[in-house]
Amino acid sequence: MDEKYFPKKVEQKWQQKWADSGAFECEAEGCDDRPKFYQLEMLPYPSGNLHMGHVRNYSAGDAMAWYKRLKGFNVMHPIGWDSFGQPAEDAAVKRGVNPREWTEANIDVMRGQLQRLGISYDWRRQMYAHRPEYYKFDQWFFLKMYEKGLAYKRLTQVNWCSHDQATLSNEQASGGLCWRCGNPVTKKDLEQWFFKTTAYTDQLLDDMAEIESGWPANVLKRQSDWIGRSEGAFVDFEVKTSGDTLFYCDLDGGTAESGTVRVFTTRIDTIYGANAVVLAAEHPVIQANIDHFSEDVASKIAFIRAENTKPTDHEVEIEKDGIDTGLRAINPFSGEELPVWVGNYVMMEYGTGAVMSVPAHDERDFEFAKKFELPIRQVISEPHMEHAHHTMQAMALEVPLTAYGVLVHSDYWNGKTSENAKQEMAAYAVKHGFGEAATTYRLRDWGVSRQRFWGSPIPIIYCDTCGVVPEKFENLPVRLPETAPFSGTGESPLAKVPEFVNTICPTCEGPAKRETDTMDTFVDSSWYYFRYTDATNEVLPFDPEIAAYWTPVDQYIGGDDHAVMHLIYARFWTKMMRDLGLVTFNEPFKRLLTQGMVVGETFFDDATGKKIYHMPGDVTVTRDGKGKITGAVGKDGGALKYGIERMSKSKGNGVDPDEMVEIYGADAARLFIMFAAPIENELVWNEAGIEGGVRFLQRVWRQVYKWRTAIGEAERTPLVNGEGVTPASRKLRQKTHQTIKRVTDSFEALQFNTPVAALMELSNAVGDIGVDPTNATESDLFAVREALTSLVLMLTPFAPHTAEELYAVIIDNEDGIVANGACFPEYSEGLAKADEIEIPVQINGKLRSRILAAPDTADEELQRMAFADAKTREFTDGKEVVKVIVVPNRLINIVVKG
RNA sequence: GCCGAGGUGGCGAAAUGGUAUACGCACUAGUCUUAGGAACUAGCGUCGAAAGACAUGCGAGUUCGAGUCUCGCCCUCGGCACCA
Repeated sequence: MDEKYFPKKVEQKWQQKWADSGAFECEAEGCDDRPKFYQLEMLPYPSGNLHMGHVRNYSAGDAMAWYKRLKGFNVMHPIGWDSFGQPAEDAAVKRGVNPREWTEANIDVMRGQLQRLGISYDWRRQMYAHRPEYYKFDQWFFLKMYEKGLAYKRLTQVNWCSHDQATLSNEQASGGLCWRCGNPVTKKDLEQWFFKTTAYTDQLLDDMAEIESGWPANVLKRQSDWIGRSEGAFVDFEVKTSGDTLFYCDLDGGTAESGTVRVFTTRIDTIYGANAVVLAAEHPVIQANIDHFSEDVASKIAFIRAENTKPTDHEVEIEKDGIDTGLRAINPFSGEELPVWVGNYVMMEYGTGAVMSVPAHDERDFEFAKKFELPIRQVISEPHMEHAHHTMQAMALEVPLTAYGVLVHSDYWNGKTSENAKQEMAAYAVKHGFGEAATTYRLRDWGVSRQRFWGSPIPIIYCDTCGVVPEKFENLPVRLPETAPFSGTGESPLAKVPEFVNTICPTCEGPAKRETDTMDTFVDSSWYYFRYTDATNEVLPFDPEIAAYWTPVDQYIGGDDHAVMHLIYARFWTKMMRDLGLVTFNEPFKRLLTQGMVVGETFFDDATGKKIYHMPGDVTVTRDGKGKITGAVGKDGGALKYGIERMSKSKGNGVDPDEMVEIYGADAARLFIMFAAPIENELVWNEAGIEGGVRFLQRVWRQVYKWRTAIGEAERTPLVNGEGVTPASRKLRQKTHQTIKRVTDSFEALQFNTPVAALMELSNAVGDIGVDPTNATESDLFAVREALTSLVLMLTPFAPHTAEELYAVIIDNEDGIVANGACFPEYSEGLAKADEIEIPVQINGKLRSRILAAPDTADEELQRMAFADAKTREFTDGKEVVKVIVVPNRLINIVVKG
């Protein structure tokens, strides 16, 4: 053993040993009775380099994997590559490189980085999204879904990012900005393939109950908001002109011969307060009658439609706008004739694209009515105001009353509660044929077509004779050609590769053309974690029997930014696979941990509307007393804006993990990133702190070095109570066992910062023992040996290389922890218990003194001791003791008066 | 605007309703050393000579006792954004 800690040497040695022995390779078959544990982290996109966010994610995952391994689980801990996607294609467009070569090279770099970090992966299980062996099964699933009617094609307006030249899903275009480049999204008409996620909406929502205990509440909340189930009713309003001709409107297949407009409402109980029916500008009724409208109306509709295709700027609230079309609708409950408006606040994509406007009880309708001076009629009353409302028309509402209440001015329904009225009125509508109870969702089907080269080809063939024909299973994979002309324009580059496009129809064997769009890359990440279980299967995505052993995933760890998209798709995919008979459960991830971002300071100039980042080295920064930035000036002397943003190379605030490993070692970097903050917090990277990590490892190293010989020769069985047990050794053993308990509890609670602190305390306690190897008694040596062995073993999840080396030294056996099958230490409740507890004495709730007592001392005895304490007496003498509260083993509070 | 999370030393942070500030960083003084950006020792919330007082965003409340529970504000961060 070297006297000094040389991280690089230790890390290389153990990485080699692990690789040689296949230390982290796991099997489902033939293994013992150990329980399985599937530890999964979100797979990286191979962009070229790891960033500190990856280091945080994979360090946490590895800590968990090691902990479970040492706890006797058969652990599977895999990694793979989300290697299809835009950056590879961008590189091809901009720099003429081959996306495949670019991707493979990046993977090599990043794999090397992960190996230098020493993450304990079973490397044999790697999956690569861009390799035919993997994407073959993206296509396999596509065909299976096509068979089941879960994959279909339709003409649609897609979100289009003109910067990335790509189609985006609604999720990816959330907020009107491209999720990848942040540029505004526009609309474009295209034929697109969809997966029918909506076939599973209720399950996606209801099965959350199964994972409620293992997932962060905010993630579930965001998913259910995203799915957006809302229960209400459809109500059909008959529509006519201001004259008496009914307009014909072809809705939902067009069997309706009468002109009706179906609205969706969650508040059918407010229908007597409707003052108008408001339609989206894109509504079919508007479309059907577009030629009949006056010029004013037509131009307003055209204007609103044009506005709707513009990207939304969420900073600015859009002003309500609309116009009375001249059409009239009949309220089926009251028979009242209402104007039909077009309103810019009604969205065609949600519900039916039509609403009944009830200004008294809806904020948007209220605002709309105020602006256009439409009547506002209150039909819901607070229960205690009911009587008053029966006798007067309440026109003077200052704010809409959106809460439930009691119906007023609603004929037959007066006096009913909102809850009852909702049910009864929906039933009434059914009975009279003008409506029904209904549930609508915000979630829509998943558009998977991308006009891209670097993705999995959609296995569909277009034949002039047979139409749309799926490729045969035996012809999979539909291989991507080596390369394609990358123009960076909207059409898929595959369309310009004749040998790809031109093919033979699987049905009639006549000439046919292939679909040239590729699949969204979220397809790959929806099922990769099943592929790990059986990574080389050539026939099926995976063998259901093998997957049945490993899945569901026991612990998933990844960025909180995937809370909605990836995690909903993966859940959808699992349910789809269940229905294909591949798996038997509903939910793929039993427990989910979302880590916070690693962020750093950025400096930029956004005068041009786009942020131009400056490297921190080129920026002169001024700070206040608290270290907060007060100003920043660039190289050219111009003032810069500053912020704290997610670390990345392009923003100039990235820290290179390789550099960290080179300077401090992988173990120190990993230990520190776990210690610095709770895993779910955002972490502002601070370089200075990592030295504390190294110092700690050095300290432990020196302690083992110092004691190695003495404890190697020490007695291995503890001295029994009393005889020869020194107080120092007793105290150290106590600390050791308390620490084991703390660390174990922390891991079970998925806390990674507090156990590191506990280990530091234990190391400090070893340093404080007060004896050295020359004068230590047998009892001391036993305690030190136990403390150091436990410390080193518990350090393994954070600093595995150092732990292996130190453990090998302690047990004097070169094989170390894994090879010897060492286990996580177990604590003894009895040893963890203190001999003597310091019990605070409070007088009127204020701390005044402390007394020492044996654990579990009787209340009366503790009271007696407290009153015997001189310091306590100072505060109690001459005063009336009103009450004494004794909390066993914790505290005494004496309440006095006067 | 709505929903959610959170405000504790100079900083990252810790605390089953029971000794607030563990652990680390930074800082200060000292020891050792040719040297120290190493190691070790001591100190480190504020005020105060001390006793002690005051301190967990602000204000109330419950309790013998509140960082923790309740109510009302303020601020920060995140999500959603006309979802009928």
